Amino acid sequence: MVPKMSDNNPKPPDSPESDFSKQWHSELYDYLNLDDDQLPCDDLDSFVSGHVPSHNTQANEVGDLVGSSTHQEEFSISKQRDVDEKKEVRDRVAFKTKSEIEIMNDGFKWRKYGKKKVKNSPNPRNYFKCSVDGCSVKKTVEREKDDPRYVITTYVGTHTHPSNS
DNA sequence: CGTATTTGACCAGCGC
DNA sequence: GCGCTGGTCAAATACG
Repeated sequence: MVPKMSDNNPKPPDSPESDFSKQWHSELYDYLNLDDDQLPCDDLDSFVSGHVPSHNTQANEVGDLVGSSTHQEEFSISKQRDVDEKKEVRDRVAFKTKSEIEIMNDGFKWRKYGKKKVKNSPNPRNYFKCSVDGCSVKKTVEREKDDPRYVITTYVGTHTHPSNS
């Protein structure tokens, strides 16, 4: 179908940090709020959001940050090294959710394109792409190594369409 | 029959 | 320069 949320939304494809980006984050935040009340998953134990330039530390950051959290919270991970900053070109948003299932209905349609066992965790990491044409958002889902009951979902990129798939 | 998922192989980047 | 790890692709398979 043709996703159109507003009749005055230009959403330039070459501006990943456009106004739509903020809306996309707002949708995520709204999703989190709804999740605690409507979504079938048990409950959110924590919420981690931030720009993570590195490609192998976000899991550690999450595990460390949520150690003292009991509800969804937002963290700005900015203690990355200066050598990593130059690689920051995409938005990465990580969620840690207490759920028995990894595939949660977040309003978008995802297509699984890979699975990999990572060294950082004994559990495999699943790779998903947004199946909407023109949207290149990806997400990775993996179980918390220390608490298999928790699922870490990391979104990479910004949706260029409304969540109403 | 069409679409989604699975799984192994391949490629690129980073660290040593 | 080599090895390791993470990420992506593509063919095969399963399911609706």
